[in-house]
Amino acid sequence: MLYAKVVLGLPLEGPFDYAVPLSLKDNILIGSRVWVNFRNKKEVAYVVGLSRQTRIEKIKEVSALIDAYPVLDRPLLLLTKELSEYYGCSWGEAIEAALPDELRKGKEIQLSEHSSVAREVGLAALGGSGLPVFVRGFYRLEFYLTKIRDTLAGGRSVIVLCPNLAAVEKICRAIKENLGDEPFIVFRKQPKELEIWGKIRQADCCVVVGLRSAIFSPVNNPGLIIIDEPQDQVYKQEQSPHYHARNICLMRARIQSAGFILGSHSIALEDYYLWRHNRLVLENIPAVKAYPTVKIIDLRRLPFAERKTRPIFSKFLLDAIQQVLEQKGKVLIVVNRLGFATTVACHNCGKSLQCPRCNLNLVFHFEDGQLKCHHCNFKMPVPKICPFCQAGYIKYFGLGTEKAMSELARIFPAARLGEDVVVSTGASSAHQAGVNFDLVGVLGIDDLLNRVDFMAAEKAYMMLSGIVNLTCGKIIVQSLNQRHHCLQALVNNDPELFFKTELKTRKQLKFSPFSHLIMLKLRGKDAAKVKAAAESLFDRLGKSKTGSLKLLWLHPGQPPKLRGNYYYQILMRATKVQPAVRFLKLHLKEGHFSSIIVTIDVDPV
DNA sequence: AACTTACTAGCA
DNA sequence: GCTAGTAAGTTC
Repeated sequence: MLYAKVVLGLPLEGPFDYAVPLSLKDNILIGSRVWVNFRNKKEVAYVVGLSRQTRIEKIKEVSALIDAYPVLDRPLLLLTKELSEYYGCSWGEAIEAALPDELRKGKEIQLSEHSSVAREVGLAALGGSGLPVFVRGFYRLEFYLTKIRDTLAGGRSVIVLCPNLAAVEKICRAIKENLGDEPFIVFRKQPKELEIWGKIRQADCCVVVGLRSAIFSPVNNPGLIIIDEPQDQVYKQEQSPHYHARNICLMRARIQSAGFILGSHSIALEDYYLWRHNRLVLENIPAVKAYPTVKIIDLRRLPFAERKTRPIFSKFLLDAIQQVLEQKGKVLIVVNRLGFATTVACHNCGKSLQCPRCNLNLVFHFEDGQLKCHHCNFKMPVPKICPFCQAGYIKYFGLGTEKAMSELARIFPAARLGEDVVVSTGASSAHQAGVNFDLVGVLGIDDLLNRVDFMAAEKAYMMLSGIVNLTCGKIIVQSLNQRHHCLQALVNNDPELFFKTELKTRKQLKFSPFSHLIMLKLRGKDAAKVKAAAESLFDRLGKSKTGSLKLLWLHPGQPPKLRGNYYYQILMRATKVQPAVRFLKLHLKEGHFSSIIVTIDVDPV
């Protein structure tokens, strides 16, 4: 008798054993999709093992085999297994994260036999060392193309991940024009998702270009994986399982002995750290243009008249804009996008108001006009006078693109908005408008720097480094934090300064890359119950032997209420993710609360 | 997650 | 003693 071990797309570990009927015994394979009767419901299940024996007494039979050939090959099964162990979901959930919607729902797909078994041997090492390669520079496309060409010549496939569709199209065009290959475009919920999936599965050797989910493409024998702008937050999946595509790239490259290339205008802190410890190779693509002049306008040292009215644009920036417009030049204004909350600071001394308990910046909430701490329940009304210097008025540091545009229209009525002057939220969206700006003005960078987020400075630095490529002229940044290492590194074109300073504080505070954060998210319909459950779980975790797991804090979700559910979060720190996740899974299985759902988010962004 | 079973507090 | 409501257990 043959038994199939299957997993389902539910938050259940399994695997569950089903007897294989004689009629299926020759065709059922590891990686096959089957229909099973699970708890009296017909469900799609994935075969992850076959065995001659079982411990289960009351066993059911596999109802039917869905496809003639397995939808998942061994490397993809391994990859999803590893994903589930790192991100704390079930194997089945990880498998479903890797498959198109229609396949998860049980739609049949015509497949033929695949030569992958034969190909899994004889892997040629690409790029020599086998280490990931970080390509730093604005003109890195050429580098990608060369590596893609080499990989295809060796008979192996390529996967390229981009943060958005514009970048996907750009790379596809370049591949078509330079290599003559027609890449497959992959992203979730596109009209022909399943059809394209099938074609990729059947292809001997191909190029796939797509968004986050493209890392799971069923390509045969991938020899190269490229992720462009890996620092972009879109690579982190917001819904469970909360995987980060960069990390999945790393896993897949290792499993399939493929080369791994990361590319961006500037290197992320984590990759810098890896490079410094010889775990990554850094490849610099020299800039063809000169580094722009960067000027920081210290908003605390403006002339008195200007300080009093506190306009969005400083006189200095306005003069510079005026000058460029007179010479028929192009101006870009970058305004950090703002949500509902904004920070509050003293206009005289520049200090932002902080929570007395957590020493974290307080955030202004429009709904009730109060300052709140996002890490505890502290809140207070906005003081009229600065509690630090007793002299300055407290100001709201919040402006959006719209406010900036209306101000520009008022001050420069003759300028054509969107042509002479472009207002944008960041480098990537400004990129479409062109690369040659004579002047870039950056507003609201303090909002980014003051974020309640240990990655705030890094995100700000990445954003600013992206802007550097958009101009050969001048960059003017208005800020209250002139001496911040992020801004000083930008002025002096000295990334090392930023990374060294940042790594020092990260090390002190034991943040990434020195440890990992793990967030437990509790949700439920009853606010009081969610709170009680979160507090009790926090207590219990605190009492148990948690090994390398350190409890940091407990606070309401952000936002605390979403779509009728109330949220609470528990933040923890761990040196090793897998053991911590294993411990948490075990712990959550025992004593959990009815009508409360707990999810694990590893490395939240 | 979804569903079944066991158990406890409130009530005539 | 009965039942509504919920805590706990199970899914091959």
